[in-house]
Amino acid sequence: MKPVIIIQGPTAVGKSSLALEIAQKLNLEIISADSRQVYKYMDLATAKPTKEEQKLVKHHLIDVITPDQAYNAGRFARQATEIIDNSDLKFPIICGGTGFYISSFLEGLCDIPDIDPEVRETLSKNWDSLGSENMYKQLISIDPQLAQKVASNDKQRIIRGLEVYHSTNKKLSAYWEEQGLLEPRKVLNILILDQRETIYQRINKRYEQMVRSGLLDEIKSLLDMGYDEKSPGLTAVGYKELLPYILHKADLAECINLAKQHSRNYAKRQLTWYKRNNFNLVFFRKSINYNNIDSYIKNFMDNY
RNA sequence: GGCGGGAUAGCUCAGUUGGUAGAGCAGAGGCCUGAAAAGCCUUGUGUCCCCAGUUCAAGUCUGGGUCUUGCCA
Repeated sequence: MKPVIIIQGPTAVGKSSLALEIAQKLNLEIISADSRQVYKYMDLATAKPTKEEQKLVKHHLIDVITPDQAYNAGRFARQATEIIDNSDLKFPIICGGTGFYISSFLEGLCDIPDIDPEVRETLSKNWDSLGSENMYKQLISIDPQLAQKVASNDKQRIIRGLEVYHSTNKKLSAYWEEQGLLEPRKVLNILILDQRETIYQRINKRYEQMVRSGLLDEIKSLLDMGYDEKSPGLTAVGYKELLPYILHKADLAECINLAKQHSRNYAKRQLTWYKRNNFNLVFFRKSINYNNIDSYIKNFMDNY
């Protein structure tokens, strides 16, 4: 298992530019840990590195699927591991805001086979027709241990428990119990933070900039390609809020405000998530630059 | 100018036959084992526009004002 440098932080805090600078100076490659940058044709509101930036530094796990496809933490963990451990890369930088993906990569997930999306679709329809209570009762009778941990109206987790059982004939909680510990990987896990108010301001400004740069045209061309509001990719914050404007002529300013608001909500959830994780280094955005971080990185690299 | 709707939590609005208020969203905090930019939990005292009246009791009824909005001129 190769050692890995990881850069995390809430959205709009400046992760990507730092990763890019480090990667350029030390000749490293970047693996994006971002649940939305995996989508082709969605560049602006995912804050994807530009084509120019991607020429400067090799980026992985960007543009790997089309917006009608679903991605998940398991695929990320598998693909990231594949790239890191089965290639010539010596020190990759994982950089991204999807903390769950990074945890899944580091700690591993239980070994559950891929589940046919139709199973989930059927369960989702049942949820709508039978109601949450009945679905939760099903989960209690199938997998009581899991049911205890899941809220009685948590559609996603109840359906996940049911789909695992229906597809594999084995309880999700049983998979959890069998899960072994992954060999710990050597990491330099860096967190970048900033004051809440500053993060929020940066989110707002950045989104306005995205709209000015042609976000509406990007979304229109996605629609022209045949993707719609049901496409998994288009459920991304910054995209879904603008669809009503494009499709039904809702008020643009309101849609933009909503997109900003959802981005702020997202940043808050990220910050809460980071509290559960351990980091080797925590920097404030203002104080961070390559010069005061490179000694840590070089030291980390020299030791492996 | 005439006729009618509104005025209640930061915002959008509920409030039954009068008993001093409650949802969603926001905000704040939290959870998280393949949807994670997702999903979920906790957290709601606010001149119920103002003044007067009726009443034991008025957001709720009556009168007068103010503001707002729609239609007609």
